[in-house]
Amino acid sequence: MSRQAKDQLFQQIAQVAQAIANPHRLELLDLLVQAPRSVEQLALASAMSVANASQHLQRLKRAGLVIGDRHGTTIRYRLADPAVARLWTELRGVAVSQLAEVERALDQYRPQRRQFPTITPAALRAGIARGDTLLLDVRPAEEFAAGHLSGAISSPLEELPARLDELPADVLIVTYCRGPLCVYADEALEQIIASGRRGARLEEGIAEWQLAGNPVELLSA
Amino acid sequence: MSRQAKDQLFQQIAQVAQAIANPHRLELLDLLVQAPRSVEQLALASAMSVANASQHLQRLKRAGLVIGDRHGTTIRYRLADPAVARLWTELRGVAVSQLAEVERALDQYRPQRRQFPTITPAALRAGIARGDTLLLDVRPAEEFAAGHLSGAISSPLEELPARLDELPADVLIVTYCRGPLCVYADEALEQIIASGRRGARLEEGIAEWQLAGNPVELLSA
DNA sequence: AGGATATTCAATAATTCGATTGATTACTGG
DNA sequence: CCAGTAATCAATCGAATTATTGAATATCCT
Repeated sequence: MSRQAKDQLFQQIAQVAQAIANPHRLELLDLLVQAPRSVEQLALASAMSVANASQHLQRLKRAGLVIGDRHGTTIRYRLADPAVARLWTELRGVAVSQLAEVERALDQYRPQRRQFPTITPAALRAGIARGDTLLLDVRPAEEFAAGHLSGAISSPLEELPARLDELPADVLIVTYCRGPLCVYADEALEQIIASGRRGARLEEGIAEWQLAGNPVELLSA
Repeated sequence: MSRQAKDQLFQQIAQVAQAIANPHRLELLDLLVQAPRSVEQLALASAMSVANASQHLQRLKRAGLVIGDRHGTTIRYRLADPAVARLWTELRGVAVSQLAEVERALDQYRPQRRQFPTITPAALRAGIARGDTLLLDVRPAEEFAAGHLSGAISSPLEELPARLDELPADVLIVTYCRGPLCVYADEALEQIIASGRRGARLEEGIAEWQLAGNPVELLSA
């Protein structure tokens, strides 16, 4: 029979799985979901040496998960397809829901995640429609520019202290960032609540938001 | 910073990815998507030794992807969660769409896949509603019993030659099986078309069908 | 053209993975 | 309680993966 052909088929698919079966490469993908970046930026953000990051990126490229475009002297890596973001989101979802150890690791990484109120996408949309809710994107400005939730205002975490006074006091301020594995929104929320305002966190990042069929905007608002 | 906690988090998630980063384990998952099975059945269906299949199953179990229930002397493995089927489907989709090598391997394994007409879920539903389309599930009877497309009739590939005469000649006969990596529906279609009937293949299996929000039935019809 | 910068390549050593074999454990049925 | 079957465990060896280091390319800018 064609056991040979079958083995080869599964072998090929497994190579894609092997490409994502490494913590560093997952972190690279997690960054690239937010915005394209150069090798150096990626290495810095993920605390890897440039050579190491480069090799991992090439592994991802060979598996068809990312694409590198040359822009002058730098190479800008980006996801090869939105399906890659879905794959990463699905993998993370399975890991978080099926393994208690991941929950524990997440508690370690986001110690405040159970202290602050969260809000669902549906409740958020309703609040924005009513006009009594403000949606803050606290990621770095480049990531906001590369795509953000429709209706969000950019306020990178570093600039938030300076802008805190400008925020209205009579609305619910919802923060979001890269997604459930990101601490930015928690840290922003801490400042917002400390300032006496009402706040909540949206767990979803841009990938999860889009996956659920919600609108996304490009460029700055 | 909490680079340590972050590393641990990605490390944990990568372990789930490592669990699916092996061709044999992918084949086991592909089988389990269709129906629960014993270790021996899985070993037989995937051409592995029992000891080897057992070890791979335990790896999947440790990653929270499958669950083994004891039924007397045998242990019946099943998917831990429908999200696992989604993860496998998403991985396969990325592999097929991003890597030309996978396309070629698929052509090797399903040489007839471009020769026969295919049908979309939407067209299939319309045809069934009109009453001029018959949907045949050509998988083994146990898999049909564990869950099948709503409205399908079971006719395992082995029994099809004997039943071919009973099939009506004036309707479109649509075959489906485990999904895009399965040859059963192709082989059934070959017989059906050779008998002078009109036929088409549905590429979707039960997992893809369900993922698209379509109804599924349990037990036999 | 030539220096500077970003990225990749090549080689190495430590670790992990995977198939096989034979022994062991868990349960059923008599 | 004992024989028989299903599944797992343990130990082994060969193969694959990974981080690190230093060298090699490719492109830009003057």
